[in-house]
Amino acid sequence: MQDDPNISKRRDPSPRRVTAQDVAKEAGVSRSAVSRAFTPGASLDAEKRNTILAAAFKLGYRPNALAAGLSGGRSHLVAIFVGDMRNAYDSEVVAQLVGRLNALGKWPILIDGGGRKARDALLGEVFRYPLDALIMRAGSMEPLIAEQCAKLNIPVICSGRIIEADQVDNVCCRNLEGSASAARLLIDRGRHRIAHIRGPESYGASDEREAGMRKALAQAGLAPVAVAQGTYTVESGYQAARDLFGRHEIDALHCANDAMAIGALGYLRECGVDVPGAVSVTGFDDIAMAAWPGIRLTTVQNPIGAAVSHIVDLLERRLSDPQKPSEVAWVETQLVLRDTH
Amino acid sequence: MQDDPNISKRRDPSPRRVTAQDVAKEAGVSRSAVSRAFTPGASLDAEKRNTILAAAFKLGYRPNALAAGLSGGRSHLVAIFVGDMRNAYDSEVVAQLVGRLNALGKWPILIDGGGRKARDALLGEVFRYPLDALIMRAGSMEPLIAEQCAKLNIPVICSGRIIEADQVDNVCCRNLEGSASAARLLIDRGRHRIAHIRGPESYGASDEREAGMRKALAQAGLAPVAVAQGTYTVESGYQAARDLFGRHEIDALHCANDAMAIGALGYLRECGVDVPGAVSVTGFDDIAMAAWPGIRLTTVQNPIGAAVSHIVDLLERRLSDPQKPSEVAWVETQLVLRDTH
DNA sequence: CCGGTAGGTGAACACGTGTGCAGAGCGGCG
DNA sequence: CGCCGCTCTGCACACGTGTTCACCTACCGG
Repeated sequence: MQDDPNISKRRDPSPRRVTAQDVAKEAGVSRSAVSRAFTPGASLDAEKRNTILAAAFKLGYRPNALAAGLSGGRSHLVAIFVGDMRNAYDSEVVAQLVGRLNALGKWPILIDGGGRKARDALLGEVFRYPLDALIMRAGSMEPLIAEQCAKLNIPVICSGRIIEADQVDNVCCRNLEGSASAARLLIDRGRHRIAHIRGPESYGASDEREAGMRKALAQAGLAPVAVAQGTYTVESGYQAARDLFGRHEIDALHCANDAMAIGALGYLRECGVDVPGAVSVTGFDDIAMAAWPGIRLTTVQNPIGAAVSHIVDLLERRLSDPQKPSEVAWVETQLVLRDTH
Repeated sequence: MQDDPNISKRRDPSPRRVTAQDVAKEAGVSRSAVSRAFTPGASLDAEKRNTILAAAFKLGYRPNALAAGLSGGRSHLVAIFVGDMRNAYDSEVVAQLVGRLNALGKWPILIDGGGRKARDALLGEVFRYPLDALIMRAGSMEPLIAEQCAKLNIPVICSGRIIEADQVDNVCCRNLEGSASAARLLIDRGRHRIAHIRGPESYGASDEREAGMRKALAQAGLAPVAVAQGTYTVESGYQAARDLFGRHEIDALHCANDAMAIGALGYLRECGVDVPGAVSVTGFDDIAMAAWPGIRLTTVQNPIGAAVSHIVDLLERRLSDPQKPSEVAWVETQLVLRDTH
């Protein structure tokens, strides 16, 4: 009587994962039957299925998703590439996106593009996984990545910048119109000496938001008193406000995002400037902090829920029909009136 | 002469991914050679390796990580389970963790435990992937999950709550000492009517932070004037402050996290209360917003960088020695003095 | 010149799953 | 009874990789 090889393996320091074969042996059926027991549409005797499921539960078996994804099926892995996770807006998008993808049975692999140098290497590595799709939160991202995805046959959904290419769908916010509506609000409040803090040049949204503001001013026969440039961070908004108010007479300030507006607001409060009595301040995005007591920023809502819904919708449609033509889903903005205008 | 089956496949609506076999044919070598060309230690003629790499680049080939992970090797997938991504502290932890894991060649799969009902189902599904590890940001998470991981032989690294089990390492903050130091600061400033906003009961940290505060007060012969309960959100801090200050005479308020402190601060400023002249406010965590101009919250730093470093360190050590005994890495707090004490 | 060694190379296998295919059993109908 | 069709089931293959094993060549020392 020989030793059962299973026993010796049981003593292995790193025990194998339970496989369908193990369940088959436990339940006294073929391995195929086990596979079918976990496949909804398969034809299998009901009683046998119950026996198998019981054995599987007892052993703690779960079908190996890697092996399943290997042959034919999808991997259900979706990469989310985000420019900078420290950005509050991007962070909220990711938070919502993760929840929605989870509910859809997709598993988001997160990649932080913060360190620019490692970016290409990172993507090269993650492309070793057969991803169902890549979701790009693209501020300053080059279309080169989309090109690489096309070569690998990975659909791309891009938000924050429009990339025109096959298998690339886009979600984009009405930056120009949104910014214009904020500027018109300031003009309606009787402001005439309006300044702007814009974002860095590498972001397409920066240009659009500045253009929208200039357009609305021009329609009222005005021009911005001054335009400073920030980096979409609170600190940069603080600095830019100090520069602007030190050198110009200003009665209203429109910022390209909420973070910079909050920074500017902080500076003005430190100086004892009455907001909105003496100076109006508006932002863009409507991040969660804009509604906080003590801030209550009047801003242009760039609705995250809508953007995420569009992304998920485009993803589903693209997966069900990989050959469908590219689309651009627009996200409409809306003024949110709080206490700073 | 028959049709080349490859040509008909080329016309397939969803073209296959490029495989090592394709590269082998292109370079005129065996498939094994291709595999070796991508394996650092393998013995392969240098010239041949170059030929293969060139062919691989031309075809856009990347080794399929799923197939590689299937046989023996690690999958390099790490799940991050986070209680609630909308929480600013958790969100910052995730942001830093993602960057560190990426640099390590690990790919974080994010799971948002926000919706409590779907939680178990979610985990059941993600465990179909042979994860290298599970990182749990556990506020109110049951140890049941760790048990499940043990069954599947997946190491767990838990932060925010200590779980004693094999293959589970913990990272934990000195909640009691940190909270006590904040309370002592308030006492040193001459405050005697001190209140507290604590977190929900399901979080272990809530109890520890309240206990630390009570202990420091007791050592000075004091007791809290009142203790309210919030949910770690800004809004709940605002509400709790309104309740407390409506019913009690209070000259200092210590909150179990920064978000609630910011909410309370907002309420006090709305009421025109002088902070820190009439009332001192302290928080816990030192999230990014605590340093924002216009907030400048005095708080107990719960250093995210240190926690993340511990997590990554424990992960690496656990992977290199799966049998090593469990550990608890402690994160030390530090008072950050700003403008609200 | 011969044996030994070292390094290069291809065939074959393992990994764990889903599924096509063919066969088996069985009930219904002519 | 014979045939058809339906459901259930097991075998075998495909998926793409890393790795082991045996084999071959070239080189070097004796």
